[in-house]
Amino acid sequence: MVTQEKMAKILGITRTTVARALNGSENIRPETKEKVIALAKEMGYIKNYLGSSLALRSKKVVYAFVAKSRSQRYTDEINRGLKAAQKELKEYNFKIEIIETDINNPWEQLETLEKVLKTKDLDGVIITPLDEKRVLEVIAPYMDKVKVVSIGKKITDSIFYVEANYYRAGEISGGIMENILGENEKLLVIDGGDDNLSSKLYLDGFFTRVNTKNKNIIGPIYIENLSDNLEKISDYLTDDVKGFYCNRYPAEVIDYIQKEDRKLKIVTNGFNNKIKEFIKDEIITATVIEEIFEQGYIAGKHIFDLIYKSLQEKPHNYVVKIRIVFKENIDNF
Amino acid sequence: MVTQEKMAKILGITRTTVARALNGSENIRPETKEKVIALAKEMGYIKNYLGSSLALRSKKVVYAFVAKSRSQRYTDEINRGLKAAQKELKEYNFKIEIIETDINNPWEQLETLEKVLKTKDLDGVIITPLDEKRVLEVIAPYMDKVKVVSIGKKITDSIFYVEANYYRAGEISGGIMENILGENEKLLVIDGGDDNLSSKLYLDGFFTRVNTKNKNIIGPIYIENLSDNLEKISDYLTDDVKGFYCNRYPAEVIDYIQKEDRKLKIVTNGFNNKIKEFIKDEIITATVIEEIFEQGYIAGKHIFDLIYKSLQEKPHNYVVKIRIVFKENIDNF
DNA sequence: CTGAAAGCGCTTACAG
DNA sequence: CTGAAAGCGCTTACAG
Repeated sequence: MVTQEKMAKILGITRTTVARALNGSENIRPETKEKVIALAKEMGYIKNYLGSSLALRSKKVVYAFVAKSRSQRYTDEINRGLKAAQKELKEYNFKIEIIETDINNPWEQLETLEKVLKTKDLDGVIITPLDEKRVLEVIAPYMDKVKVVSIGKKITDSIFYVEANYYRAGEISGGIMENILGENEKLLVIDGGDDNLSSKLYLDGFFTRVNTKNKNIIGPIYIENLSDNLEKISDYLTDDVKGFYCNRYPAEVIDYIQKEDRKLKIVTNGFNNKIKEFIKDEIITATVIEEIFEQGYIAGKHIFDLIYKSLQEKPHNYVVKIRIVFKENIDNF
Repeated sequence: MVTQEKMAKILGITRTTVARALNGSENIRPETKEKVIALAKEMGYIKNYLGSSLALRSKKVVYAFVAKSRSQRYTDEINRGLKAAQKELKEYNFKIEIIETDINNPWEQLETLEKVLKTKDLDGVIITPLDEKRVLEVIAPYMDKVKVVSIGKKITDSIFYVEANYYRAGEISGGIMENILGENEKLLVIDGGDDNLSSKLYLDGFFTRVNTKNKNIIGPIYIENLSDNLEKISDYLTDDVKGFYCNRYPAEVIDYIQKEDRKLKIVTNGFNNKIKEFIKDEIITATVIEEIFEQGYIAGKHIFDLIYKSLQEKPHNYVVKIRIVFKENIDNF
């Protein structure tokens, strides 16, 4: 096992100096630092983070900037994942502070981010970037000190990000719809627009999938401000429509069409308590969702690795799992 | 934070003695030991396993007894999970040795287990018990030294086990079948018998689910030695049958009925490469499976906790997740 | 049966 | 800019 001690002996310096080189301390001659880092690479040194954390005098702190979405569940699940990671790693003096900002207000996020970077002593940032380019601008000057992980969107190639494949989730719900819909049964597809996160991709995936075979599709019908214009759906809900899909506000929309007392085959993307009830009541057949909890959890675990194990591997992304929910397995959600 | 040092001061003894009490050493007066343990409980002492592992001179070793099933995938996935846990924890001087024995030979497992317990220096046992009662008999004398976790079956209330809900998996596939089958379409259910693990529960769950509504079910038809008597299925495969389910040997069975060139709606439980191909080719609509990988992984992580964090919490069980696989998400498996 | 001491790999305040 | 030293919480060989 390569230790700092061993490398120190080889280089004829003290453990202290080796540690300083590895930890990005200021108080070290550049040449010395380079020598140490070169040797560490050559010998494949990996920092023993048990030793590190035990010796640590102060906590390592990560600030997580979570976009507060209209869907309370999204925020809750991300936070739950972050907290699970923190709990698992609390013995290492590792702390995640969660800061929520409005998903519809990229400026609020940028301002908060900048303020935190300026005023706080922090080791990492986890962020659901609302405006990737500006986030990068704000964060760039700090990136030698502060590790970064993004959730949902890529900031740049060199930053690890946790990805959710919304398009794929749409395809899967499309596949299920195709299977439960009888031949030649008519399918109505409503487009509630883009929420800058998932809804557009849901629709694209869904429609691409069902459109390959089914020649009986009405739509996608775009309805502006859908949640305020639910009654417009009725125009398209002719008697021969048997299947129904809507990429946005599914709970509200289905609540509305329920009033028409129609037996429709419905598949959705996304999840909340209302959808859960609809599935239990067999009004929705199935929904397809991303493991949101996992996004927070993976982000937390990964930034820990970045902070505690210097000489990081090359960054990559992690795609969270997709889950299919029918009535029979709904109790797990 | 409660440390051994603090407790030692309170009791007027040394850290060394406290450590001995906590680690189940022999060389300690019973009264001293009790005193220490009582205080530890009272103060809510939790061992800092970073310190422990760093100080550890020798590896902690766990032997995992994996039942080698006819389905290579089952064994592979359990092993992959165990190895993932080990890799994640290798910095702690933690090692899992995997021993495979034949699922059809409970005696081989018992003999191997006994031999390992007698001759090896080990800290834990993970086991898929084939004969729970005898496993308990063999292992009981060692249980103060050796931590135990079981996979798949419960050994006794006081031993943590990783559970797979096969019945539920059957219910889910039943639910899917019901949704994809048109009204009054006939469903044929074949019972391939019990494999002492999952197949009976799959069938029970599936049948209970479909039987609530569908009045057009043939079966379950029990066929002895199904894999050698595939042709018997043909007798029941009348022209009006539109749906098909079989709890055991699904790949072989579907391979066989494929020859009849019939378009059937098929849902399965379980997974292997053949089933994967069938789903890709739209011969099987969906399959429902347990996270087998997760079983090994959770077992490995949990026994680590038992070994490294003495004063364990009360044992309980963990139910692994169930996954639904359609064509659109098959690439994740 | 108990204690004093060394050591695991690391960080960091202190001194120079 | 560098080093000697203390210390994180624990285990364990050694001595008594």
